[in-house]
Parts: sequence; structure tokens; C-alpha cells
Amino acid sequence: MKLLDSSYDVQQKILVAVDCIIFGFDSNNLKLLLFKRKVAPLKGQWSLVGAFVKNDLSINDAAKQILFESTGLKDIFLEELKTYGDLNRDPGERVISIGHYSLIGINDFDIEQVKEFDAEWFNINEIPELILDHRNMVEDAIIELRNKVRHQPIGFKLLPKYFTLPDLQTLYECIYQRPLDSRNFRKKFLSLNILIKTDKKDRTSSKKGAFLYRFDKEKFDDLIAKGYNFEI
Amino acid sequence: MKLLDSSYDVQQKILVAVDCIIFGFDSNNLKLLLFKRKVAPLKGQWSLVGAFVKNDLSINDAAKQILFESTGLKDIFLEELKTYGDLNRDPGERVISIGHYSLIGINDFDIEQVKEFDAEWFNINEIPELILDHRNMVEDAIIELRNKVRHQPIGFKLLPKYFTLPDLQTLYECIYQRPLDSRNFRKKFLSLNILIKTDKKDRTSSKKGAFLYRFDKEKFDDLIAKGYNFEI
DNA sequence: ACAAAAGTGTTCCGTGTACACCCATGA
DNA sequence: TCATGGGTGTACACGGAACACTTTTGT
Repeated sequence: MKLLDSSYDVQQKILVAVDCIIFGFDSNNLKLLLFKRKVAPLKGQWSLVGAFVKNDLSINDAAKQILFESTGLKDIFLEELKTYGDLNRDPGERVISIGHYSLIGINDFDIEQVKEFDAEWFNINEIPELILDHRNMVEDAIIELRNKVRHQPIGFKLLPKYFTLPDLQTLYECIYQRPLDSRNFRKKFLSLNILIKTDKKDRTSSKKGAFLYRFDKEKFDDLIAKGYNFEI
Repeated sequence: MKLLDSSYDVQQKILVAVDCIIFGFDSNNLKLLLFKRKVAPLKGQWSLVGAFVKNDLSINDAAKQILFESTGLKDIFLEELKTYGDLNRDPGERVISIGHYSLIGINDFDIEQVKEFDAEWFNINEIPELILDHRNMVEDAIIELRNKVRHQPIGFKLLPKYFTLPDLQTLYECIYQRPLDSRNFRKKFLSLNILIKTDKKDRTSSKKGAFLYRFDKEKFDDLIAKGYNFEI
């Protein structure tokens, strides 16, 4: 319902879009989800997943919906990155785009399924040329992602329920794109007390086998609530 | 110039606005700039400085221009906060707002001048009721501001050319809204090597007088470039 | 002489970081 | 037996945090 005196007197011709920078972790690599653009101009080129915002959805919900419709990925938690609002960033019309990013565990989803949508996972070091300012968005998002994981021990949603410490370390190494010292890494992570060790081992990647752990969700939530600062 | 195939087929009715969260430091207090809303609905109530984005300006330039037109404040560096895009945040129409914030030295500007624009500086602890989600924006901006100054020793633009260490400390105490230990503060700040001590004293606030310092712009820039982490 | 703000050093503790060897096992 | 990845401990350096007294000077 509109209020009586509700109509603003504005001659605005700005379209609002969202673009999604979706990182995926597949046990060994950090990947980025790209998409073959379906509309002119620039049709057929690689781009981020994005579209115009629908009138009846909040920006964040719109981003989720667009991601779902474009790739089949559902229930992805998206975080706002920032707004890209330069005048001529889109050769078509005046379009501003609100970047959103996320990091997901690729294996939780059907990795082939996205191909039906003309989407594809690219290794983070092998990203093709992207349209418009999308490459900027990706670079900004990587920086944000690193900042984020520095302040919140992630992992829950990126690793299977049971995982090994080497797995966890690989995850962080992928995000930071540099090797970490395993002794320090283990010491630090175990000191957080959010891991529960099981007596089972995973022997798929070594003969000795590595112990499986799982997250202690309660303690994890406590830690987040207290705003713990997780420097690696 | 538009490309031939440039018009997107979109029925979008979303207006794009910016709101500015302007913090000001006046040697003793952190203040917030507010503005009496001039358009219906909610006309006459206190709000942030904001308006719709013009078609021919980038978002950031639009924010600057709006700030200038609404308050007379010119050449203010604005930083994007985030987008407020919920469906019914504005009772008028569907409006999304991209929050921008800044921290300025109030004394560098004419403090009375803003009043001619129906704007006013409020002490950060005495903020009146604000329209829409503006209170949220302010809270988000304070958190951002604290995060920002934690990573970048500010001061340059907020203090006069010559200032005392107690002045500088007051600035940080205002931002963090808590007292700091003067011994630790001085030690930390001086160790950055970005201050140049003069042999003059300021005696306006004590009989003994406090030495005046100025910033060493070059070293300061070096420090920023290296991404120094300034925890207080 | 005293009030009021400026200025100064030390100690302790926690945490980041560097670093090298033994263990368990399947092949 | 050997190759492979898993797992462990120590020593040092640095920075944050707590803490109390002296100095200067106008009144």
C-alpha cells in the first residue's frame, strides 16, 4: 500500500543489477564460478553470474534468486561486497551493480549441474577474460574473502562433516594462496577448541591415515559471537 | 553513445539514493551531521543527508554532490558503507540507498554554515530519532569507522597542521568512545615515526604546555602503502 | 604551595613464527 | 625397506597491557 503523498518526483534512469562472485572449494583448489553471458551486448562472453534486481525482492534475496536461476545453486549465503556505480561501466545503459560474494563447498552441489546452465567452475589462477568491470569485482572479492576468514574460522559449510586437519589446512592455503606451516596451523586451530577429534582415520591420501575431526557447532558459535580474531 | 543492441528489456521500478553518514571531530567530541528532511513523506524529521542519484554522476560523485548541495560541505572524501535494499525500507516507493560515510575535522569548515541548510551537528551520544533505517546506518558506520582507523592512522585531515599528542589521543578516544592509556598511546604512536616534533608548545589547555607535532606526510604515505596495522 | 595537565619506563604475558625429526603404513 | 604424508615440541622475538610518579608552570 502506498501512502498518499508517496510519489517522489524523480527522473531517474538507473538500472540496478547484482553480480555474484562465487568461490568454490573442492578439497584441493579454490575455484570461481563463471557464466556465459546470455544477453547483448557482450553476449557469449564470460562473466559473473548476475542480472537485474526484481521489483519485489530485497537486494540480497534478488541475488540469491538470480544465482539459483542462473546456476541451480540454492540456499547460498551471499555477502555484500560493494557497489559498482561508475557512469559508463555498462555499454548498454546506466546500470549499477551490487556485488555479492560467497564461498561454498563445491562437493556439496552437483558439479556437473551448473554446466547445464552454461556456467562453469574455473581454477582461481586460470580465470579467462571477463566482461565489464567483473575482473575488478573478483579481485575485490578475494581481498574481502581473505579478510573475512581472518576474523571467522570458516570451514563448516566448506568441508564435509568429517574432515582431517590436512584438509582444513589445504582450505586455508587455497584461500591465502600460500603454504602454511603445519605445526603452527594445527597448534592454532586446535587451541580454538572448536574441533572434536574422532578415533577414525581417513586413508585416502596417505598410508598412515589422518584422524577425522568434526566441528563443535556450539563452541564455534560462541567463538563467533565473541568476535574472535583468527589470524593465520 | 549507445550501442545498437543496447536497450535491456527490464521493467524495473527501483530508485537509487545515497545517504551520507558524516562524522565530525571538533577537538573534543565526535559528532554526527543530521538534516531536516525536506520532502514528504516524513518531512521535517531528522535524517541523514541523502538524495536520489542523478543520472549523470557516478554513485560516489553523486554522494559528494548531494552532500555539498545539502550542507555546503565541499570536497569531502566519502567511503562506501553498504547498500540498504530491503523492500519496504521507504514508505514512499521502492528505494535502495547506498550508504557513504566520512570523518572530517569540523573546524575546517564553517560550523554555523550548515545551519543555513537546516543541517546540524549532534553529539554522537545525543542522536535524536531518525527516519527509516537511518539509525542502523549510523550504527554500521561507527563500526566501520572504528575498523578503518584501526588499520590506518588517521589524523591528517582531522587535526590542524600543528597539534599536541593529547589532542591526538582525544581524537582516538572519541572514536573508540573509551579512555586510552597515555603512556601506551604515546609509545605506540611515536614508534610509527610519522610525527615530527616541533619546539613549540600549546598552552591553551595546561600551564605546562604540550609540545606541538605535525605529520610527516611522506612517512605516513609509506606506512599506508605497506598496509600497516595500527591497533590501539 | 598547589592545582592541573604533560611527560616518562618497566615488567609481564600471550602469541606469532621459525624450525626438524619421528611415526605409521601400504606397496 | 622405503616412500609418503601425518603428527609433534621448543625457543625466540615482539607487541599489547597494566601500572605511578615526576615535571612544569600559572595562579
